[in-house]
Amino acid sequence: MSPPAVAVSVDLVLLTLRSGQLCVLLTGRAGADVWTLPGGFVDGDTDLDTAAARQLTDQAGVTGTGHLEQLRTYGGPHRGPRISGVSVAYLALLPDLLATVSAAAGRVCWRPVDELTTTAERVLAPDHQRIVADGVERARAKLEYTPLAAAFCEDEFTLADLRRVYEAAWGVALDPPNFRRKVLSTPGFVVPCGRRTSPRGGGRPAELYSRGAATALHPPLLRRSV
Amino acid sequence: MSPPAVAVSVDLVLLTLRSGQLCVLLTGRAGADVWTLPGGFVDGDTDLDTAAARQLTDQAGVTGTGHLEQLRTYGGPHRGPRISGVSVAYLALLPDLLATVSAAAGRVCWRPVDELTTTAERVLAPDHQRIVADGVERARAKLEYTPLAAAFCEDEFTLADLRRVYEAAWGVALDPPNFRRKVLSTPGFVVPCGRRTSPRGGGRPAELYSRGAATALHPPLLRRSV
DNA sequence: ACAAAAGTGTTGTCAATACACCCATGT
DNA sequence: ACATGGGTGTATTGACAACACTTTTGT
Repeated sequence: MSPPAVAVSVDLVLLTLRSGQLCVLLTGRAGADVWTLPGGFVDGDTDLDTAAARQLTDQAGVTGTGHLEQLRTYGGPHRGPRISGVSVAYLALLPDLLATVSAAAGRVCWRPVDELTTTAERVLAPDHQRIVADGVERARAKLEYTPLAAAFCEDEFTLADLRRVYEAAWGVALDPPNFRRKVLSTPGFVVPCGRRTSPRGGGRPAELYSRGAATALHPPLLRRSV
Repeated sequence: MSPPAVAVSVDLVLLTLRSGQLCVLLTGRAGADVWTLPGGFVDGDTDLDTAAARQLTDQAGVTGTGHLEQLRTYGGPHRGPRISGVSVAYLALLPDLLATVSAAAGRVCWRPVDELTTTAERVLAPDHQRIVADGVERARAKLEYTPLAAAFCEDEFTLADLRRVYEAAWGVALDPPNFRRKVLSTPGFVVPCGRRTSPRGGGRPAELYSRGAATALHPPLLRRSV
């Protein structure tokens, strides 16, 4: 008996920070009214991580570096009563710089994730809405115990930039001195560049840092509320 | 153009605690020399969680309650140069009681996970070995910030039982008084039954607890070493 | 030009808390 | 022998004050 043949797609949840808001990239097919996550079908002979990276450049038009990890796999007739198959979702965290790269094909737009989850307006198909929610929750959780917040920043960033990532993602205000102490006392989180920002709009120039080598934060940077 | 047809299987990493060691369930097909993870093919019309739960009872013979969650999806020609397809791995955490249930079909055995990862002997196919390693790592990590350690225990358990789960999974010794304080001060982790164990082999009878309603631990129970 | 004010980043202090380690007691 | 309760010193954290550096504003 041969195994059942299933259609497998890879879908991407691309998150970035735009003007202090966590945003997700949506693609709109020409003529259609509904927005979808970028993605496409894959065959069984390609590594999934490779396929996802390819979708990132082809479908979303992102070229530079960033974080990409598998999120979750959704199966069954989730996209509607007729359409079945398996969807392997990936989560990408990008700085705004990369996010501005134009898409290779079709229209794209960035939507604040709060809009999608709170509003009654249906911008996204229900299954894609759930995938986005899962991706956002994963990102929020991973900020606690990994240095992935730096993936939202440029290659060189200030501690205030990094702090604003946490504040936007968690929706809380963090004490700058305490945040600074915590980050600098966590080995491998950031490494100082030895330079400072050219002043942007007043205030003391901040020191510049780049991403460290750590893959996990010990101890973690816990959010107070659940 | 129609999407490529792919074979999709659901594979299970069943973990339990047997005599102080973290063990994984392997199945051996009759006649074959190699052990594999329990699993089977799925079609595109069934919810993956449902399919995994069915595999749990059919393939592994587990009937009672326990924890089951999706682990990760592996794609490409990972099982060998010829065999391709997508494998959706699930992670199950079970008490030893359920683990003793005989499999419905074929031979099964429990192997300590340390044996599989450290020994040079090849008990498992390389891809399945990686899936087990990922599952063990997920379990170890989740013990920190979720009450899932209780999933390894019976419905009623002592704090020493719970502590031994952490000690076996992490390979460290924990201070009983500190562990007790930490668990009891975490709301929703365990709820006291008001009874005590009948003394087993000397020593003061311990109080019995059952699983609480919490889904996450705040603050987490961190392991010291990385 | 100069001084004052406001904005931003950095350094320092202190109390509350959490934790590791150890001792004592009950069964 | 083991579970439980308590105590103490150290490390981490949260709240807040003080300082440093820059731009903007007012006279």
